[in-house]
Amino acid sequence: MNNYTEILRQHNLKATPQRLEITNALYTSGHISIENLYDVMLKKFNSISLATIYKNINLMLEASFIQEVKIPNEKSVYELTKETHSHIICDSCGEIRDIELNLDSVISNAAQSSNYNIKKSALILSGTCKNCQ
Amino acid sequence: MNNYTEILRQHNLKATPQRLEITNALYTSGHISIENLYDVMLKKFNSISLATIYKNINLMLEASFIQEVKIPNEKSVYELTKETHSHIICDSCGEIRDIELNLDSVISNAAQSSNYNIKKSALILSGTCKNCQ
DNA sequence: TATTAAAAGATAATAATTATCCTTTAAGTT
DNA sequence: AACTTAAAGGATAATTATTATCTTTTAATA
Repeated sequence: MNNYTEILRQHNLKATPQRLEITNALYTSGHISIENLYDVMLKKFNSISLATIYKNINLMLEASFIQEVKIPNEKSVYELTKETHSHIICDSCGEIRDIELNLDSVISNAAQSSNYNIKKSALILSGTCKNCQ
Repeated sequence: MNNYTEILRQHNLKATPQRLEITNALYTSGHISIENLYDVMLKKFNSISLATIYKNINLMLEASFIQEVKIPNEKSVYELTKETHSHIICDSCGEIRDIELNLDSVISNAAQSSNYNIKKSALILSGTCKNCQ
């Protein structure tokens, strides 16, 4: 039994073969767009419907099993929910990497100057990765 | 003469009445979505085409006269290009505010741990504004 | 194994965005 | 100030992205 079966169920999502494969694609790629996910899924399920992709992505988002990452000038990608982290994308090869950064002081500064009660942050950095430099 | 005429021209954009009004809407609102912009524009140009909105937004983006702001779980909004800044959005009333935050140390940490040559950052904070608390 | 609510697949419908084509106009030139 | 022309606007078709509908299949539980 795939170890994501239980986790899907914990999120009130039935562990269908399609969902396990979506999960696998997310896990393997780290970050994947709808169209890339559809391509990957077609290899395993030659008659999967695009509607199934959308429905599952939306249900998984609602269940907070996955997260959407909105990247400037790019299509959205999706990732399995994990510890809070930031993202860094290479403007040359397009690689998207997770990066753990401590934003505490930035957020406390922001809270002070804005009077907002800040709950979430989304930071996306971009530049050139080691390979592309 | 509206003071944005020259600035539009400096970006190789003809200063048409429609563009001046788009600019005015961006300036007045700070941040505006396509559909809200279309509504605002219709009040001044009762037969403006939605295609005109899209074409201009895209040309203005290419010319870096404006920027797109991608907000988690929200539609994109657009703003006039200005000094680098972050954004903070209220999850209750939806207010979007610019906020100047010093990300230097976060970025240098990120550069060090990722080996990326970082050029840009996009930080969006969310929470509850003073009024909504 | 039988039951059932939920999920998948096919596809229609809707929404968002872009392309096309013709008319109008901003901006430079005479 | 009229002339020229590339670019912009408007109308609308086409395309792309996303959601809804309906029927069949299946995961989960009894």
